[in-house]
Amino acid sequence: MFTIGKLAASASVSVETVRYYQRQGLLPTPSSQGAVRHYGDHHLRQLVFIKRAQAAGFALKEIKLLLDMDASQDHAQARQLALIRLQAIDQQLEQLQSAQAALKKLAHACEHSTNQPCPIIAAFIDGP
Amino acid sequence: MFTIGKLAASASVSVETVRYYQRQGLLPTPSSQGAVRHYGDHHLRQLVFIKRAQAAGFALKEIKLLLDMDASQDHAQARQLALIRLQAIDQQLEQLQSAQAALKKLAHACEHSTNQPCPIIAAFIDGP
DNA sequence: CTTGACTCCGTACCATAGTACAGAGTTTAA
DNA sequence: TTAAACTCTGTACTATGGTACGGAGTCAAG
Repeated sequence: MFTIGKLAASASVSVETVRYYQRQGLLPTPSSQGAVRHYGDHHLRQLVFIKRAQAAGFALKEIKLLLDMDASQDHAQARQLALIRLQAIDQQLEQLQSAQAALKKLAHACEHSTNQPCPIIAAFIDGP
Repeated sequence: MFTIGKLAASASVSVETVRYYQRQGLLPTPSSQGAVRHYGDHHLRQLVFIKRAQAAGFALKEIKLLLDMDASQDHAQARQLALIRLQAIDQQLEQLQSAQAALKKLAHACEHSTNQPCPIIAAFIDGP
């Protein structure tokens, strides 16, 4: 059993973040026996779940959906969300890779030229 | 010579976006000869520059720096910014790739299992 | 010469993901 | 037992990148 401070520390988030997730309906607020609320392993697991899903690029809204699907055992929907996320990741990867290639070329060109104007800035002005 | 509407259309952004960039100091506001301001090729090029730099992942603040560096011919600083951006891109690529791998495995597992609980959700709960 | 489209300017609002803080009450360790 | 540390609640504020809108003025075509 944790207090909110211990729970937050255990998941490496701030107390404010825990409260924020509660307000957003991502994390249940335990009913208080007395004045201070107490949290269990379930809360910690759910908080860690949120952080992991976030690392996979899910927005908090989507994570809420995933949690709801968990509650309703809705496999197919969860898989759908994952596939949509995968598509978005594919796109982001492509964009990042092309930006990376462009910037690498530019940084290299910049290094090996002393002439005005700067190749990095020129490239964005003139286009690829 | 464009009016703001033509300028915005030429760069495929909205008039509001142009005004926003002006407020942020990213795009100069031409002095008005009369009541309506007129824009030239320079403005269009700068607007397109902003969009290209943005596509390479630069934040508007960084783009403002790049523009200032352009004005002051500051090669070295521009190259520094590009290298920093490249590092960030490397990190983002790594994170995205690991999220992609994880999600792919999960979507596959989910497809080939009818058992409760959903592997996607379980994986985020149990950890990698 | 009027009607409709466009421009100007300021201000307010949106989503996202938190962060900060005030003021009261509560726990805990010395 | 008292002082520090923590918790509760509500509200306000942050950054980022815009979007929306009201009201007034202006420009161009019919």
